[in-house]
Amino acid sequence: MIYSLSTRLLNICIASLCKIQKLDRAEAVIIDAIRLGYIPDVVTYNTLISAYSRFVGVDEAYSVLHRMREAGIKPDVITYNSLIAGASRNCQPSRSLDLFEEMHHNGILPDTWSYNTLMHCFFKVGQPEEAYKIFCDMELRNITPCVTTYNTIINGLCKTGNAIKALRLFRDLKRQGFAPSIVTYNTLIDGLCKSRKSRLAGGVLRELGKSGCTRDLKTCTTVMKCCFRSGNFDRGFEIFSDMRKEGCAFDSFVYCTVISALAKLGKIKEAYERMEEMMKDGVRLDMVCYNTFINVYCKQGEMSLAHQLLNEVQGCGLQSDEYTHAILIHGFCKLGDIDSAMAHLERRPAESNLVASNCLIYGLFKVGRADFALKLFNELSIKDGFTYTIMLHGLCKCGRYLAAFDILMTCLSNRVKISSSAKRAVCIGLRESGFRKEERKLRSAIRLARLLVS
DNA sequence: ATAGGGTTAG
Repeated sequence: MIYSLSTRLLNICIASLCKIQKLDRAEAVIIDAIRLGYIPDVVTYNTLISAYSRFVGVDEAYSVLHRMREAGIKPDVITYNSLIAGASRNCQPSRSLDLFEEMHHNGILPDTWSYNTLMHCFFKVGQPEEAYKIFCDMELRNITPCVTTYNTIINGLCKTGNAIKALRLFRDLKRQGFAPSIVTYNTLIDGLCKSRKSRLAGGVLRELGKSGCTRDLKTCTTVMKCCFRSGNFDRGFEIFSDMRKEGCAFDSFVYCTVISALAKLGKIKEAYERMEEMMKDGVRLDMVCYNTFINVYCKQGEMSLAHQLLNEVQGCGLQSDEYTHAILIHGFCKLGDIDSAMAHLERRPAESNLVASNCLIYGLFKVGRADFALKLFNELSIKDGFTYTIMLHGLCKCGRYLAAFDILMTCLSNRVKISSSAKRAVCIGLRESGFRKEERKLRSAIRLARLLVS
């Protein structure tokens, strides 16, 4: 009784240290506690292993497993599930599978959680077939799937570009008596919105209203974001103010969604107000928040404020990411300060940041350095619809309509998505400079592409 | 111990 009480105390202490990410300290406490006669148990170590795998890395978490064994405590299914979750977070499916094997080897049977996590990992790295195999294995071994299992599959399908299949699965499951949770609805609505199936998403949203589930903050964020994405800004802001009326406590997701929308519309003053409000609410700022703020400053052309914030980020132990750099480079390009943009890009490999490269191409055209833009374009090993759209606009701007024509024809035959304004610019340019034959060819190619796509 | 929402380029 005394032992179990002290173990529980120890576990509470370890859990709080893990929560504030003082992991070295937590382990030191365990060692001291043992010396003082406390007896750690599997929960003590599982807490630590879970925290290491979440905040540090799987290797570090795995080394705790060794020390756990040395202390005479046997790992259980939760120990391994934490490690598998860590490997999954790092997109290491083979590592997850190894852990799965090792678990089997040690006589620990994987449970629903283990399988769910493993499936999630395969979806995350874009291997839905492998995830499906895991699901079959699960059935074979009589491990009963749960709501999370299906939510993982629905999410996985959405994230691998199969939102319609996800919806079909959802319908099938419901027919079989599956009770969706709010997570199921949120996942599906978000997936459909991102695949530009907002009408279907609206249908699922109405279905949620009729179900026994209650919508939550994530539902609202998802729907609001969906409105902004489809250009329905008024409706998006309306959802935000409705949430406020209902007395919702906003988190960083809500604020970042709204602030970005305001920044996109150039409503900088309102963006600042929301930023202030966010700070007043005491929302903890992560890298996404800082990126959102830096973007607001960049939109305003306040590059020194943007940089100041970047320095602040490094001061609080956060790591700037590819978003940060793309935002800053775009900021410089908008101002026509191509040198600063280049200098910034040089510190980061261009190949690994397609958005930044796209911005730079845009910036080069903007200052009239079309040949340099073409050189950069040709050097890119990966290009996307944005790259081509920016190129087309740039080439039209400096009157190189035939070059634009060639690129656009290639895009059409390769089904690369090009903005309609870029297509229009090329057609008009060709016509006005007398390239009638090319214009005709292009227009019929555009018509044909439209027919084939839909 | 697993699943869902937020940040960049035309």
